[in-house]
Amino acid sequence: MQAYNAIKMNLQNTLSKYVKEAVKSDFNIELESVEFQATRKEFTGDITVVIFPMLRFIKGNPVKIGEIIGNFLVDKVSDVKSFNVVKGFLNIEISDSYYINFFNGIKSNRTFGFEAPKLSEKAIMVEYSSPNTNKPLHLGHVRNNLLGYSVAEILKASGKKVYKTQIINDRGIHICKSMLAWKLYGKGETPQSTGLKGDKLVGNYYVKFDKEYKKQIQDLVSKGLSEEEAKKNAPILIAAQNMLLKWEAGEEETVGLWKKMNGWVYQGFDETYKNLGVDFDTLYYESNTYLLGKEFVSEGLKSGVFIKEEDGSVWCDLTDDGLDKKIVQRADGTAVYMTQDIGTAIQRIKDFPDVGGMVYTVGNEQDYHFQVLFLILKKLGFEWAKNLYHLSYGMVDLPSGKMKSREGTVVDADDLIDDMAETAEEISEELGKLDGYSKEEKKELYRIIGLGALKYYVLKVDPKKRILFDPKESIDFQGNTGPFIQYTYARIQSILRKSESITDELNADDLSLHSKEKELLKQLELFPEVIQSAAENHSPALIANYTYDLVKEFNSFYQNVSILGADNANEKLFRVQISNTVANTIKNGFALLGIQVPDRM
RNA sequence: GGGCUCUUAGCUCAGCUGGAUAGAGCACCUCCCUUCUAAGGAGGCGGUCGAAGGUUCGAAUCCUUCAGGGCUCACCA
Repeated sequence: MQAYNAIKMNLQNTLSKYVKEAVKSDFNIELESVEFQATRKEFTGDITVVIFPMLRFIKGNPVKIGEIIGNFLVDKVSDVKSFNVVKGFLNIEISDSYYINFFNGIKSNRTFGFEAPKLSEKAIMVEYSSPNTNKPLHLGHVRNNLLGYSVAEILKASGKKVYKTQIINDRGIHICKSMLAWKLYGKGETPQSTGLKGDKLVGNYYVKFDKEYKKQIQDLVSKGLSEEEAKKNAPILIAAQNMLLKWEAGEEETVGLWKKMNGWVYQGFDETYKNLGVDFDTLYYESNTYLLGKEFVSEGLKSGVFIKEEDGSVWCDLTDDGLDKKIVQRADGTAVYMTQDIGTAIQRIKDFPDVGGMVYTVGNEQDYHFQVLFLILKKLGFEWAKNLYHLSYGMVDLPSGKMKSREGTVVDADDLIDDMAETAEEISEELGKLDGYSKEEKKELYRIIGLGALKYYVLKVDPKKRILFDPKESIDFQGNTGPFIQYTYARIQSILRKSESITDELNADDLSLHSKEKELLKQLELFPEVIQSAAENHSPALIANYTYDLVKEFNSFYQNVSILGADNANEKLFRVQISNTVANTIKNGFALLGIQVPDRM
């Protein structure tokens, strides 16, 4: 990586320097900067200098100016082979030896593009998942988890130390609802007795509660109550509210049930996370952090950041910042969502003093909440508050509309993963290329492919855009998809199995680059920049689209250039080595998306 | 109503700090499996980049206004 950047930066810097020099000597003008861009494929050349911006300073014909600069560059820079000028574009052709040198610099570097962690820099904590403990994970969580995990990996690759974490929403009325329903109708059922995953079992009772609640509302309405009254007075709801009071009072039986049922849910979550391939370095529970939040509400009151109303509620006035007044503590002294989040943020920095910033992976319905949270933390005077980022993403909608977990109209994460593997199996069996694989090996492979399809599908789109997910049409395995890229990787592995050593030394003087090889090398050259850019923008989509472009480039190469049947041994070695490097880059790129690549498929 | 955000081919999406004739995939049509895996490749069809103004040598990209979709403005989380 370092080697690569040195070459690349040197070339661009060198060119920039000589362009400036050319302009100075011929026009006696000092240019501040030179604009470069990749040469479009329909023109010959590798890198293009845009002349137009110079016209502000230099009066004259852009073509002539381009020619003067071009001649100067050919003369002074050894890597510049030739040039041509089209309108205001100076297209520069770079020598093959530049590319071959570049390739020799990266071909044995298995982590090309990845930056080693810089010890001088502060760590980043990435939060994702934040589930409620009353229902299983669904498609919305899948997007959240994949995004958060991927961004964490990308940040790591860009040279940051990263902690992955989640906040578990383990308290509140919604938890009591499934607890109550289990108590009323559960007959002592457990995951063991039913064979259900713990989170599924608990989720069923959450749905059960809602059904019963609706029934009771109906009953009350038929007895003459208004709908509003009925909603407030349904016995089951009142029972749930009572349960919450008991929980907050620490009543033994309730807390015991809470612990038991949450335990079931955590086991279920762990299984789903494992299947999804995501992990965490540390966990936070809301039941543990809201008290610290309240502490800092008091601090904020002292320092004047917050104001107490007559009724005892505490507010933060953000109207000067163009926002509203926001409540941070209820009149009865209890914590609200904001209180907890303040506490959690502070707790994390206390626990991990090397953390200098945080990324919150949370849906875009909470954009405003995070705007407020970050501002409040700044007002409270925390240095790290300026390095907080809300990784906001769009909803995953179904054609039928929003997913509603209360009504059970969700795409369940576990089911989805299984379905994807099944589809992968169907397609794969049809193609029948896996003779000689054992049942277990095949099963694992279908899982990898199915997950690859799902993950790529979700990650290739810009996080902030909403996704419309049609379960019936499911996900494609052709075109711009995960399996397409995995397939290319598998094909390269096949080539490598059939070729001899790829570690031999190239005789570089003897090579001249095929245009397809050059395109591939150009694409490879971009990888480190793409990682940095993806890290800055918190966007796995950049990695996905880059990898796709690389694969398209390779497929075109593969189709047009004979690899194993090259003209001479040196040429063949070179092509095999390029293929190997492409495969490695695919693998590394996909690792950043949390997608595995199979050796055969 | 205020704030935020999205709108690019029939569908799903790319398009980096403004740059050359706006790109892929799916679908539809033509070709290419005796040759390294055809889940592939080559080509065709398909666009007033939501609309209108503005800035600029140059706008899908920046600014303004408007239209349509989404989210949000709770002593819910």
